[in-house]
Amino acid sequence: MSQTEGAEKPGTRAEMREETERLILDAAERVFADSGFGGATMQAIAEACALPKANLHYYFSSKEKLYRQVVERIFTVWLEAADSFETSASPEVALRRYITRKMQLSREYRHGSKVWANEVMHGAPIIQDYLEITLRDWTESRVAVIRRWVDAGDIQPVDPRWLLYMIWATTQHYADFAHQIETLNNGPMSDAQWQEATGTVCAIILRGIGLDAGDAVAET
Amino acid sequence: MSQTEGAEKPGTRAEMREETERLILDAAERVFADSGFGGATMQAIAEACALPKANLHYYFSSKEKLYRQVVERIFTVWLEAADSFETSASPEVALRRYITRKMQLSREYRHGSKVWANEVMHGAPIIQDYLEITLRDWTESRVAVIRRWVDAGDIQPVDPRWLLYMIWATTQHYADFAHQIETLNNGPMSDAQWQEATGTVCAIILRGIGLDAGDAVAET
DNA sequence: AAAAACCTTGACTGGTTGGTCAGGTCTGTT
DNA sequence: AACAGACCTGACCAACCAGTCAAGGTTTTT
Repeated sequence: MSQTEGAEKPGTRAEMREETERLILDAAERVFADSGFGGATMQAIAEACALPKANLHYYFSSKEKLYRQVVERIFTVWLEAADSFETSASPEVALRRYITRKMQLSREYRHGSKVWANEVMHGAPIIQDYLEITLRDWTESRVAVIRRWVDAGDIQPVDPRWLLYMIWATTQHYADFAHQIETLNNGPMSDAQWQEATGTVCAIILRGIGLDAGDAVAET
Repeated sequence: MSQTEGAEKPGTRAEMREETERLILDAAERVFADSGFGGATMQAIAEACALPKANLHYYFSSKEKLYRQVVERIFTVWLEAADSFETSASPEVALRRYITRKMQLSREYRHGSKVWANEVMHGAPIIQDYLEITLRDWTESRVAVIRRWVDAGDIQPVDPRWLLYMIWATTQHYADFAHQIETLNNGPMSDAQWQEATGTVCAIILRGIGLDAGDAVAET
């Protein structure tokens, strides 16, 4: 996300504000992921970004507002990432790319995924509107694509929704249950393990819907 | 779980105690699932089971003790349910049974699954010992079974762990993300939908590891 | 029937939390 | 240099929380 950030020059007023807001959001994301909305305290977030608590309230009027921004930010990343889904021609390539990208995101945005999972698990009290509008639209368009594949006989007949849920579940599991996986793994997953897991997920799902999984596990 | 419970007769002292404890545990499970550990309040749990707050502290000395019991109870159900895994001869039957059972549990113990997910997602601060001992042992024994299948050429070569994670993720998703699914579904899943989803999950995973998924989707 | 053990509960408390605010500092402009 | 507006923060507060407790009720035992 951040590309050039070695020695932070002062920058303009607006730039500094943005930077501070991002600093707070990053800290908040970590704390919310670790403790949930109710368990997280503004004090903890303040300490996580080495700012006085009152300062957070200067940038974000309330805990709930701050939380909402964190969730919104993640949601945006999710959606953008998932765009690679539609740009591909064949089901094989589209699905393989989508799954691979989602596995990447699980690794890179572990905290974000957790916050999202938390929010949805608790009934999406804060971002229900996102579920009902943005996510619904997005889902419907992907469902239509998959349905076309089914109708054309490209893949085995499945209700597209069960397939999508399966992809979401499997990939996000590696972020949301990272702690469990790491406990069973005696430590964080290595690069090779990530690659192997990604390959296995791709292979099982592709083969599972009647596509040739091939041996191209290492392909990106 | 409870088989004879129409008109509750007074029962013995111990029976009544047990019943009250279960009442509290059920309420706590719901509230913890809805709000997380930090977000849940003893007052809310008390209201959910129509008991004065002080009463909860008579049966469970602290909020954390109560929470631990809730998590332990779910964990036990998980493990017992998963026993059907080893008692079957062929991979097809074993996996189909296991997945089907796990889908059932996602439907019946939605709250429990959420509490477990929450706990693990936050780094298992309270039940880390369970992860490190009980779950690890259980997992290793199942991994051994799957590895034998692979070695015998019964299924495609996969690291058993990625397969297990995939099954856990996919099935538990229907409990943990029930709210999201129901939003996209415009309401709770029907019996037929549950059956279809279960069939699809079975089919994709079985076919995905090189087994004949057959048309036996409706079989139990 | 009386004693003992167990259960129930309203009222209370010490500590913590989200949020406020007045007064201060820094930065750019005139 | 003087002014304005954005930024920062220590100290504070009302609300709320987990947990306590003493007093009263109920059941079982003696």
